[in-house]
Amino acid sequence: MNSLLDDSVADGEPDATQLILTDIQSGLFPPGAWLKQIDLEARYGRGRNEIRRALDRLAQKRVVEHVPNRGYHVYKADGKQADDIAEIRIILETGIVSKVVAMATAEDLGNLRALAERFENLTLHGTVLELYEANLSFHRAFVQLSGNDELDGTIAELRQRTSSAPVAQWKTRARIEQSALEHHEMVDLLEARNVNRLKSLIERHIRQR
Amino acid sequence: MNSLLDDSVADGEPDATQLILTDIQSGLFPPGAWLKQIDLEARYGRGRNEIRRALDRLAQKRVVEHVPNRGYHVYKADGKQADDIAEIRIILETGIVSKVVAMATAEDLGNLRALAERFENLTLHGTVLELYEANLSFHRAFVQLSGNDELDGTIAELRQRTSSAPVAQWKTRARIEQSALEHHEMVDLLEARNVNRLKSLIERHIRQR
DNA sequence: TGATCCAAAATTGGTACCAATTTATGAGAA
DNA sequence: TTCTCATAAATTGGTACCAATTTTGGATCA
Repeated sequence: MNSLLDDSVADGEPDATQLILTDIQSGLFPPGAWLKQIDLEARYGRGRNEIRRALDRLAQKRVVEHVPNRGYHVYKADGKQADDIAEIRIILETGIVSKVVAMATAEDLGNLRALAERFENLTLHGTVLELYEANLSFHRAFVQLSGNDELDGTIAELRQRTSSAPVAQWKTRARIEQSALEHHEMVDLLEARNVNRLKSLIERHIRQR
Repeated sequence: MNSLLDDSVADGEPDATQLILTDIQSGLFPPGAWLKQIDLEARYGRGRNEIRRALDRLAQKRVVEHVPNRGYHVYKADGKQADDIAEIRIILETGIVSKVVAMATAEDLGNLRALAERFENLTLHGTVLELYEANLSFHRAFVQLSGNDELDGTIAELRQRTSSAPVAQWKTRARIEQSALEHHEMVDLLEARNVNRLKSLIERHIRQR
């Protein structure tokens, strides 16, 4: 299973960037919260330097926002921005559909099916973070079928910018279950090689959230 | 006119990240070159700290690569990576065509035409960097017609990762002139509201370089 | 009572220094 | 001469300290 950030390191000493990001994703640091360097130092047991570098990186990724002499706070994407980012994801993930349809082998379909099932299973008793990871894995696997190794990271970056608090996104069980269904439907349509219906499903799937 | 980086600051004290990036774009630091912190300090008159932060940012953007205890060197995108990134740009810039066609006003067309002409004029006596900027401006203006404010930055980031040395890209005058022609042709097709031909032109235009 | 202003505490952010690692240099042996 | 190894120089990268700015808390005055 892959981590949320593309620049992960050995598991012995995870990057502070990763740790902070995970805590943002999990909802521990809600949108708007100020991230005080001293607190982060204490929480992750890292030096001031590493914390500052991590915050700068997250600011570059627009996950947090930097206000000079005041610090860093979790970014709050407004409606327009969130929509724009979602649209970019739609363009990218629908743009590769024909390629994915052409390249997907039976084995690939099996893997995708397994990932869709994993998400479905977590629907019942999984934590928010587990659901987030499982959903990520499914979409990553899908994207990787395009054969474009750079696309994965690009989409991951986009997703990080919208879903500052994934908690807020799947708030109803109905939506989670709907997502699980759509994952399966995506595999079905991929199996059927139905490019157009797959595209419109993906668009709905991304936009709904 | 906008700068190369999305996080530009007041012109009085441009960010070191910007300065280093420009020097990479201009070809002063060719792909593979090691960027020694001491040299950068002296060249830009900045403290060690700012240089290190700038290098870290460029490493995050994958413009340079970091090798622990050895330093940072200008990233060399291999063929596959460059192709993958180009393909992402194609997906994005063709993906918005129908929207751009729908939204472009007569004034927008005039602006685009002016930018195409500026690039064309620089074909004769412009520097590489001027050409780069003019080309950027044209494509930015085109993308902005989509109404998606986030797309611009996303594409800019992608472009930065391929065109580590734009010098190497427009090496022949023939190619530069070809680009200038294609810019005009893009405006023509946009004026004619010809979505499909515009898409295939954009694909050729991005791929050729 | 409530607003304003001043002083103290807290926080950020930069500078300088030093340790760890790598690279360059040169002496000595085959 | 050429290869190998040891020593010195250079470079990176982290830690600690301190200055600048902001925030907090409380005293003074209307």
